[in-house]
Amino acid sequence: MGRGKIEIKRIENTTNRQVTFSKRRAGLIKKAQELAILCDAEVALIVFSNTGKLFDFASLSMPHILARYNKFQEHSQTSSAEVETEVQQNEEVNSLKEEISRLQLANLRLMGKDLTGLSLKELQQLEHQIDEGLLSVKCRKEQLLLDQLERSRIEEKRATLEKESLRQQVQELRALLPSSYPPMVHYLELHPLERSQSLRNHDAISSDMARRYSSEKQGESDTSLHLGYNSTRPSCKMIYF
Amino acid sequence: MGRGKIEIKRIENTTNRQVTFSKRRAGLIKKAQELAILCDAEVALIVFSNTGKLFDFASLSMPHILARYNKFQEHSQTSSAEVETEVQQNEEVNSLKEEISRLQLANLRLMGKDLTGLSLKELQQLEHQIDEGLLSVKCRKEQLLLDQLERSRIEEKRATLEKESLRQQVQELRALLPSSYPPMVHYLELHPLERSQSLRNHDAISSDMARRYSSEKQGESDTSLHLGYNSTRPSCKMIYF
DNA sequence: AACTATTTATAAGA
DNA sequence: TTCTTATAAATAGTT
Repeated sequence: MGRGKIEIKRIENTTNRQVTFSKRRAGLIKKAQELAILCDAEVALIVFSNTGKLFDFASLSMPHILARYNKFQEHSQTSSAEVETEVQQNEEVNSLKEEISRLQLANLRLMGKDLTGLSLKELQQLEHQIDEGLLSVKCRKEQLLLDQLERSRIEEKRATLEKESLRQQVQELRALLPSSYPPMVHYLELHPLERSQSLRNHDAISSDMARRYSSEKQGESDTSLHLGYNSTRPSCKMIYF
Repeated sequence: MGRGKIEIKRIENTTNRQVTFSKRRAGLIKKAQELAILCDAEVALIVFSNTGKLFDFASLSMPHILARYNKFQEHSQTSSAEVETEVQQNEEVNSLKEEISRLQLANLRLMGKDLTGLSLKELQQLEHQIDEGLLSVKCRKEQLLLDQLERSRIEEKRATLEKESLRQQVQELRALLPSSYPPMVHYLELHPLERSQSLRNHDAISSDMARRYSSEKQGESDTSLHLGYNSTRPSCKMIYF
């Protein structure tokens, strides 16, 4: 692999030998690394140059690999149980890695990536799956919103009732005082009305939804906002804003 | 260096991984040997396949090289190495399991399940993500369909041309024969026309799509079927049927 | 250190 | 598994 073919024998020219050593050492380490990654192997490489310098590579820690190597060489001591254990552990790790790969691919495809290689039929199934997921998420989101709305209405009602009760108390108390006492002051005259932060947030969400869904499935959905709960998730119907 | 370029990452297909392991292991050992000879170096290579098998190469004796290596490191690492190994393996398995859990949850959520505990904002983000995935899948599906259509049109055109050429040949040959020869028989008289299986399949797909998308985003999409390719995925525009 | 003409390794397919 | 072959990658010799 070069300008010319070379014989595999010691290179006599020192400079040339050192240059070749650098190049090939780098290539060898690269290939060792690739083998470890591609094939999920444990690789250790130790090289001493003829000048005595050390170069090494290990896919995991060098001590770990050397220990494993030594274990292998001690045939007499290696009980079959230990080997079995190790094989089992390896198998577990492998199956976990495969599971991860499967899940990663599934994830990517649910996000619309890495679709090459899927047939039309598979794409249709995937689309259907995603469609259902989308529906479910919209459903859940709406439930949250309805919960919040419900709570805020109950809150509001309670506030109204309390207010009424307080107003009545005030009037009853006033009746006990001389009529020259200054007249009742309304809250709104002291604090001009402004929209609260939380209400403005709610508006922003609504308009976002309007933008996203306004033109979707107009034929089959009810466009009004329903109150109350859709009791079970599976049968939850979507309501568009 | 093969029929195609490959990414350096774990090969998921087990068979493929083992084949590649065999080939590359052989290549690596050959190169280790060449380095040792060409550059007068001391080389040791240890490889464990992920099935637990050991392969090694040493330019001199392995013990000798390992001893020299250990001298360099000034450690007697083999003592604690076994403990270290076990701890590391445990950690690896745990982290793999955690990764699987993460991915499973992400998968479920992309499929609209297990949404409890997500805030409104998180739900909105999830919805957006799913929406994009859906778009991408539709996009890819359409590309497939357009590809198929294109191919079938080319096929049809070629067939027409061939037919024309054959018809002409027949006429030319007939001109060379006596006029008493029976007249030309048309294909259709022998084989009454019926729709082929593939055409019927295509119709089924189209009507399925019509059912799915007929009422969607009517305001913004072009309802006609476009020919030609949308070159890049990111800018790929959806066309609804 | 680059470059590049060649050799070598190897991915995919049979 | 092993063989083949088109292609990618490594590298020998050169600048």
